[in-house]
Parts: sequence; C-alpha cells; structure tokens
Amino acid sequence: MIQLNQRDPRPIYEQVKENFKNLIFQGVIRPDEKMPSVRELAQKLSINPNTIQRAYRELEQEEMIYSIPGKGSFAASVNMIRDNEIRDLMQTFTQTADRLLDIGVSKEDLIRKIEGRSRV
Amino acid sequence: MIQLNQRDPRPIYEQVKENFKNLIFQGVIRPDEKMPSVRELAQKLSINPNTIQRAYRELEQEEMIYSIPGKGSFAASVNMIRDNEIRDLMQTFTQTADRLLDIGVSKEDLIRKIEGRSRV
DNA sequence: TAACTGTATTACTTTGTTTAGTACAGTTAT
DNA sequence: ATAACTGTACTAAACAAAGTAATACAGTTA
Repeated sequence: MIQLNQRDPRPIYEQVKENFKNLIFQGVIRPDEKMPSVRELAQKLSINPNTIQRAYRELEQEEMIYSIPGKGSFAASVNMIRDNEIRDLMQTFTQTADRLLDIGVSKEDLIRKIEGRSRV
Repeated sequence: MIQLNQRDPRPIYEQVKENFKNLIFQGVIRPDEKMPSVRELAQKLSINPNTIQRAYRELEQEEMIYSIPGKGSFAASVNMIRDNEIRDLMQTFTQTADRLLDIGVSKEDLIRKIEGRSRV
C-alpha cells in the first residue's frame, strides 16, 4: 500500500504523508475508511511507530485525516479535503497574482495566461 | 546596513540574503553598486566570512548579484532582477492555476479573481 | 483481562548550520 | 614588485536542528 524510496532525500514521514495524500485523493482510501494503525504500518515498513505517528499528526493538522484515541485514524471526507486544498491554492493564487500586479504585469496578461491553459 | 535578528529561527545566511534582497529591491543598493566584501561584512556582523560567502553564492545563483574574483560583489541590474522575479512568479502562477483547474475550479472563477483585485 | 488503538516523553542518531583555519588567484594602489 | 585588498575553495570541528527510536501511558474493543 505504502512504498518508501530509499533514494528519496526527504524524511520518511514526508514520504508517508505524500503516499497517503495520493491514496486518499485517488479514492483508494475512501472517506471515513480506517487507515493502518501506527504500529501495524511501522512494522510493515520496518520503521519506528513514532515516524508514522508524526505523519498522521501532520495529516490530521492538514485535515486530511482524523484520529480517535483508542479507535484509530480515518480518512476525512473528500469534500472536506477538496475544500481545504482549494482554499490553500486560492490563497497562493491571489498572493502570486497580487505580487505580479505590483511588479507591473497587467491583469490582461494574467487573464490571457488563464485562458490559454488547456484544462477543462 | 544589515541587521540580524537573534530571535529569527532562520539560519544567518538566510537572513543576510533577505536583507540584501530588500535593499536591492528598494534601491538602497543601486544596480552595479559594490556590496560589502565578505570579510568586511563578516567582521561588522561578528560572524564567519564563510557564512557571508554562502549568502553571496546563493544570491549570485539567484541572479540578484554578480561577483568578480579580486574585485568584489555587485548588485545586478533591476531589470534583470525584475525579469527573474516575474519568471519565477509566472511559473508559480500557472502551476497553481493548473492545479485549481484540475481540481474542478473553472477558468471563469479564476479570471473573476484576477479582475476583482484592487491593483492597477 | 488481553489485545488493540492514539499519544506523550525522553533519549539517541543523523543531518544541517556555523565557525575556524588555511590556501590560491585576481585586482588595486603604493 | 609588493602589500593589501578582493572572491573562492577546501577541510575539519563545534554546535544546533531535525529525524528516528524506545518506552510508557491512557482510551477502546471484544
């Protein structure tokens, strides 16, 4: 389910976080579905439970999952996740746009950039 | 000229970098003007010349300054700096836009965001 | 009660930052 | 030519920060 890359320079807990983010986004882990327990996953990956715990703690802070002591950790609802990501991306979007406008790029240039994108 | 903040958790070379970026952007250091030498500045700030050297090296990689062995380090031209910043911001802008489009936000929504900005 | 769950605390290890010392080559002014 | 600058490179060591490991505690479930 989760796969660690030895050559990846990032810390393990970051790789674990990204792995789960992808799994949740792709729907492999459904909303409210139970995640592997910290000990179970740690054993499978041959790493320390604390490392998993850190990944889970940060995923919870980012509202990707929620944890209940004694019960387990569970994937948040996709709507929640989607809304959170849109909120964060929108903030980056407007901040970047403001900086570009400040520096002298015109609104028209930015709009043309958007219109030129080949997305739906 | 440069001021270090003891409570700032960032490494010293990062603080030095930011200080100079601001000075150059604000025009306090003019294009092609000589920057303090690594040894001189290190002595003034009571830190190691190597730390300044690292700041200068990275500023040069970011094309904020240019260095000539034997002569000194000099601020890059504002046009160069401006172009570089626009290039970087544009990349962030389109990447963020693409991600938002992927996730289901419409082009119209993004364009409206731009138009709603209170910049010139 | 036993086996599971997340969490907190403390220590150890690894990595990154900073300092220090030394050296080399180009520039400038004496 | 020489002395005093300049940037750059390299190695080693001291120190700080980040990451990981070990252990213990409390809640949940069967």
